[in-house]
Amino acid sequence: MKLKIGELAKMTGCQVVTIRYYEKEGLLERPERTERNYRLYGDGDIARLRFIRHCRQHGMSLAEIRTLLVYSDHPTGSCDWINRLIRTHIEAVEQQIRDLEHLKTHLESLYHKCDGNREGGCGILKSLIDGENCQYCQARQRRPGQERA
Amino acid sequence: MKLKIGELAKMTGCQVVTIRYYEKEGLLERPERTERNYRLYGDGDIARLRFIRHCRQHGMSLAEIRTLLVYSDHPTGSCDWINRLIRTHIEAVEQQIRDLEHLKTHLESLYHKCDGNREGGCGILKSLIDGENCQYCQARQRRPGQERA
DNA sequence: TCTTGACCCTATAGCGACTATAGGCCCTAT
DNA sequence: ATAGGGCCTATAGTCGCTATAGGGTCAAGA
Repeated sequence: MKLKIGELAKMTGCQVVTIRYYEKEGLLERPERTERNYRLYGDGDIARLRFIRHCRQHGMSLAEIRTLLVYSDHPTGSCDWINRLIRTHIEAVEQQIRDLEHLKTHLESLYHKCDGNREGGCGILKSLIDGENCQYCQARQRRPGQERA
Repeated sequence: MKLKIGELAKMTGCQVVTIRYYEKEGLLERPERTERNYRLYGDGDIARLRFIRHCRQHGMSLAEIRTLLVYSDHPTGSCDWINRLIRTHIEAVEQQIRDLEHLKTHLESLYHKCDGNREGGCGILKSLIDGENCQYCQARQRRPGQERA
């Protein structure tokens, strides 16, 4: 049974535009077409898209997934590279959790700085202007990026 | 004492290009210029840039910071909005931590799936193809985005 | 005096992973 | 016959920077 793009989208929880985007990026092969030029997908495509989505859910970049797909399509003797990839991801995730925990304590101390009115100025704004003496902040000033929380 | 852009950058741990970008985005006012057209910054600018950087380190978007700056420039009687903003951020951060913890357990179970060789196929790849029965994954399939780990 | 290098300027394009918009064809139901 | 949904392509926009190109300014050293 062949699926149209909308059906594949529904099955995989992936948006239609995203599927087309993956095709453009070379992650999905160009599928069959109907005589009306509609894309038609088979079982292999479903599995491949699921693979891509699982990888994305595990925080892998499209570039990494591309390489994983090559390994998957042409198996070699060892999977050292794959092991390293997973290990690296685990470490990155751990670092992100630490950063977020720290950010959370900051935000909470900020939250307690407001007494509910602006007499004498809002404590939150004041703290944001003055900043706080914090190793974390100093460190983050030197390596910006990934600051979107 | 007036500062050139590079000096301001050094003081705040912000890159020169980023300062110019904030100006273009209307977060920083257009500063004085020397007769050679170099930007010159005063104390007010330093404080304002520090404010912006602190907010960014707390994960606020430039749009939110823009609004905060308006509040800061034109104080009103209440800071409900600011309180809600911080509260919302704390909740978002908590959600991200939960997501990442879950992701970490997934990655770890994945890591243990590889026995070091490819005889019969790599367990990691197999798991990625098949996915795992997991509420988390199902949920994420329905609300994508924020998947960059 | 010349040149080197660090700093400054503007304008524009690129990053990643989508998302949105415009403009148009196809198909079914009312 | 027309309205609504799904499909197509191509292009631009999102966010918060970052990089590149192409040029002017300025102080120190050979």
